[in-house]
Parts: sequence; structure tokens; C-alpha cells
Amino acid sequence: MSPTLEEVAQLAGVSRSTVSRVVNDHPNVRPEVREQVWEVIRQVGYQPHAVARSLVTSRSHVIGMIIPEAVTTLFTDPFFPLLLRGATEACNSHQYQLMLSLFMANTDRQEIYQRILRSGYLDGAIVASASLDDPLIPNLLRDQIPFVSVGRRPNERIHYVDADNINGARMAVEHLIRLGHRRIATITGPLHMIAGQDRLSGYRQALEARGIPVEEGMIVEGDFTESGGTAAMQRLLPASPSAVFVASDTMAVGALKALRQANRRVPQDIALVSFDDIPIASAIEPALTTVRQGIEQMGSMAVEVLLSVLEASSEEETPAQRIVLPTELVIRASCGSALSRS
Amino acid sequence: MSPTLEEVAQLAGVSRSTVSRVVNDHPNVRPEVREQVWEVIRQVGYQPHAVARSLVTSRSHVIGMIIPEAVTTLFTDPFFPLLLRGATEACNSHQYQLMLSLFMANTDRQEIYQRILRSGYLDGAIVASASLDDPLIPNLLRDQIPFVSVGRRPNERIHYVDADNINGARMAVEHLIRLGHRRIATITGPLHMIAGQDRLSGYRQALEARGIPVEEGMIVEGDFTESGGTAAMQRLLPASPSAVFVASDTMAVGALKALRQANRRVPQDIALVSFDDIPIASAIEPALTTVRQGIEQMGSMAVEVLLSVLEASSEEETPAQRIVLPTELVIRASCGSALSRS
DNA sequence: TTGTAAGCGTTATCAT
DNA sequence: ATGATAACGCTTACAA
Repeated sequence: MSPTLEEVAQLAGVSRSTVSRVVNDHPNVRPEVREQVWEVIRQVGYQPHAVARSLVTSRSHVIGMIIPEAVTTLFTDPFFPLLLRGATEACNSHQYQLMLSLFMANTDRQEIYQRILRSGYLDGAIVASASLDDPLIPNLLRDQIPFVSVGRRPNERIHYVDADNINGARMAVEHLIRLGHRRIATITGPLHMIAGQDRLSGYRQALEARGIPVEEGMIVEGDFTESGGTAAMQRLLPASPSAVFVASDTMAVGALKALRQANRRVPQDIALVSFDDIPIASAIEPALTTVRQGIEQMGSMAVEVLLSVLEASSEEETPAQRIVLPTELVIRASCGSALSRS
Repeated sequence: MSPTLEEVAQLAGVSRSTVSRVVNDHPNVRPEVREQVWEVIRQVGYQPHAVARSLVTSRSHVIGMIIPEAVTTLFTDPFFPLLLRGATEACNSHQYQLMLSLFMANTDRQEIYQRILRSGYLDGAIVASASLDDPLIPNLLRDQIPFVSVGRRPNERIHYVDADNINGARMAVEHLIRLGHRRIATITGPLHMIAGQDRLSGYRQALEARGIPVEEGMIVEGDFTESGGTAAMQRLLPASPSAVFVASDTMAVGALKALRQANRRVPQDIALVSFDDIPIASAIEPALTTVRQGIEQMGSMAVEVLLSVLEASSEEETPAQRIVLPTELVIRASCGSALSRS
């Protein structure tokens, strides 16, 4: 198909090695030879064969984006698209490629794991939102595959990038307290995910800091889906909270539905603050007050961290990079009181 | 890192070739030898090196999902995530991998094209929603890279998968006519995309079939974004249509905003029908009557078609596969008249 | 049925 | 500064 190094060499009247040097910008080539070789390369449209190159260098310049199982359901949530966009952008600017691997249901995870992660195609991987006890992680560690997690993890050897979920949640709940609310409930994310746990921690911290007792009846676990939000809100209604911190915008949309059915107005009868600031947050009526996290930025950061690990790799073991990106509160209509608009 | 064929061979007391045969399920291996080799493979955790394999077979089992430039903006729209999901699912079940390539702005497209498409890493590609005159397509044809387009194309040599946009749009507008509307406007998609053109054609066909004159003032070009929908609807208001066919749900959300600002109620003052049936269509108030297309199915179909092309490849030139998937009208609240609910 | 050996298109280590 | 030549890990004739 495409011409090879050998053919270019013959046409240019030099050896394979020289052409290789030219292509890789090695210094030891006479300028005139270099120019002449480039000329031939342009003429015949030579393109290095990445696979052959990878075989000898054992570097593919491909990194995997691994999105495991359960999470895949959330693929209609803009979270993953944005993460992908950020990751791709960083890859593009470093001349790396992104291989996308969604682990669907139980399609023999083990087999897929072997085929994808241990096949030599990947220099490393980014693991997105595995639940905390996902077996993928121990496997990756065992096989010494360089990876960075999106979402923090306690294990000290694991590189990660995460949003500051705790502080974000704390800001959200503090805002509700500032508006005079005392009966503040929360719909959490799945508690087997660190993001779910952290946003709940932030909720607790905010209440405790103000001496407001935390009632367990005011805490309902959700699953980051819209229908989950609806169900959770229905379960919450009997406790008659005056405000709810919902751990994701998508769940907030579901919660709004439940409230509409129950004839409660937002924010007049009940205030809502959520998390993410995905596009629907500002599109819906009422527009959601929510905690913004830089999802795209997390994606590109994850790539940057991984590349730096790959760079350093095979030298000494570097300490894990743990990066936490800031979050900010975006005040809109769903929490009431236009007064405190910033 | 991982053991090689050679090492397995030594441990099993056979030659490389035999191990290779075992791994690839060649028939010519004595059952007992086969079993013994498998035993060693399991013991040492041998995993074939995909890159080495690919170098000799010149098949990488990787296909690229190419999403060009402009379109990237739409990445917060669920269209691409769903397409990706469908494509990944099909890939998983055929033991193929998906490489994701977003061509961002003008990041030297030509260079990226060379590096990605001609590097030997890809067996073929799926090209999503390039505008009709995207230079990518001629390049792919010139370089004889197997690909299938998501979105139909006039060129007879191009394989494609598409939704039946024309009939979908026709059904939508016919429904409005059935409800008694005569002043029916449309907000189109970008007319450099075939989907934009086809949905407009369907609109025209429906009106013409009923002898309703098509007024050019009732046609405003949008761009598939929400803000584009808002702007288009504002431009449309002076023409005072009684109903509007909006070429995408996302634009319909924007149009709803414009109508709310203008104090027009939907569907009482003005009826809306849109296209896609993405999740927000049923989440928003009023719920959107819309034309559903199977986006995930398009993704998996695109992969299936590509794989069949790869299969047949290097034999004779097969005629282009052109697959059009059906669309269906989903009736909800935005068009009024619960009577015609099916 | 099994083994030997010649590539696949590169990079990298030597000499020269 | 340049050119042989040996890998890289595998598949695949061709022999045996």
C-alpha cells in the first residue's frame, strides 16, 4: 500500500538507517542529504508505519479510555462526552491516540480486559468512574499497567484527577443555609462511588459546621439517573424538607418532575441545588442553581498526568499524582432568592 | 513484560509455530499437544502481542471513529454519545477496538489525517456527519481506506448508514397538517449537511402533497444548536406560523425559550414537532412530539457494514452498501390535540 | 502433525 | 555521517 522506508531509501540513494534518521530528526545527517530525503518522502507520500514502529519501540502512542460497566448507562449524560472531548483534545496536541473501551454488561470482562489492556496496543489507560471496588483497578496494579483514575481513590499508589466534590457540596449546602433553610435534605449519588460519598460528606460538613443536626431520614441514596432522581424525591417528600441538595443535575431534572406531580413549586415551596452544571441545568425551567465542575478539564488533565507518568516510567517509581480541580457555585433560579445573586 | 510465543513454546516443549497454531485454533494440532500448550499458556498468562500480530497480518482489528471539526461542537448533544455506544457494542461483540478521533478546529487537519488514517493502525473508519463537502471524504477515497459514512452521500462508491430523514420529516409535518395547521414553518438544520437538507425536503414534500404552498419566509436555517434554535424562532415569529417543524430536539429546546420570552404558549398558541427523540425531549415541559431515529442502531450498523466491507476487501469491488433505517413519530404534548395520540 | 525459516517495517547497535 | 545487521513477536509457506 504505502511505500516503505526501504523504497524511499532506494529512491534517495541512501540506506534505510539514514531515512529513519531523517524521519526521526536525528542530528547526524548531512543537511543536503536530509533535504533530498525529505524531497523523496514528499514525492512518494511516505508515511511511517506506526505498527512496525511500535513493535520495536514498544510504545504505541495510544492510550485507552476505559469506561466500565454500570457507568455505561450514564452515557446519555453529558459527563462522558465532555470527558472524552477534553481527553481527545490533550491527545491531539501530544500526537497520541485515544482508544475507547466501554465495558458493557457482563460480556466476559476478564476476556476483554486481557485483550485490551494486555495486548500491547496501549501505552496506558484512563479509567473513568469505576465504582470504588471495581476489580479492574487491582488488575491494572498487578499487571503494572500505567493508568490514572478519574475520581480519587484512597490507594496511595494510584494517580488520579478529581473535582473537589466535598467543597463543592459544602458550598451548595452553605448557600441553602444562608438563604434561611434548616430542613435541608439530600439525594446522594451511588455511595459505592467516591463522588457519591464525597458529595454526601460535603453536605454533612456544611450542616455540622452550622450546628444543624443531620437527620438520616433526610438522606436518600440516588443513582445519578433521572428516574432515580424522581424516585428519590418521592421518597423524600414525607420528610417535608424545605430544600434539597441533589448530587447531580440529571437527578435534579428527575426530582423536578416528582415535585411537579406533587404540586410543589420550585423554588417557592422547595429549593433545589444540584451538581455538575451540564447544559440542561440552564435550559430547564426553573434554571438550576448548581455546582460547576470542569469536566473537560478533568479529561485533559487525566491525559496530561498519564503522559507524564509514561515519560517518567521505567525509571524510579514516582509518587502518585493526585490532582483535585476546583468547583464553583453557579446561582440560578432553583434555589430562590434572587437577592443573593452574585 | 508479558511472556512471548517463544517462551511458551520452550516450556511446552514444542515450536513457536505449534503454539501459534494452538492460539489461532488451527486444526492441525494433536489434541493432547493442544491441551498441554493451553495449560502452559494459562500458567504463564500468555497474551498474544497484538502489535506484532498486526505487523504480519496487516490487520489491526481497530477501526477509527472520525468526527470532523465543526460537528465537534455538538458533542454535548447526545447524538454522538449514542452513536459511540452503538458502535462500541458492535465492536465488542466482534473483538474489534474503536479508536476515537475528533478533529478539533484547524489543528492542521492534513497532518492529523496522515498520522491517523495512513499510519497502518486502522483497518477502516466510520466517518460521522462530516458536512457534505468535507475534504476528508475525497482523501479517504483516494487513499483507498475502507470507510462507511454516517449520513448518506450521493457518491455511488460510498457505503453509508442513515436514518430515513425525509420520511421522518414528512410524517412530522403531515401530522401537523392533520391537526388542522396550514401556516407551518420550519427551522432547518445546517443545509450543508445532508440531514439538514433531507429534513427540509420532507417538509416540502408533505406540504406539496397537500397542495399547501411553500413560503420561503416560513423557512429559516438553523445549526442544530440550542441557541441557534432560539435565534431562528425569533426570526420566524413575525411570519406568525401556527406550527413549526424544528429539525432537531436541541433546537426545539431553544425555540421553546424564544416562545416563552415572547409569551406564546405551546401548544395552544403555536405547535411544535421536532426530530431525534433524545432524552431531553421527554424531560422538558411541554414534552416534545418528535421523530425518533435509532442513533445507537446507526452506530452498530455502521460497524457491521464496515466489517463486512473489510471481510470482502481485496477481492472484487463490492457495490456500496446504502442502509436507511426507519424513523417513527412519537406523539407527546408539544403539538397539542391529545386526540390523535396513538 | 510438526518444525524451520523467511518475512512484516521499523529502530538501534555496531562498525566503518 | 552513513550503512550493515540484528532485533521486536508474530504468522505462514515450505519441508520434513
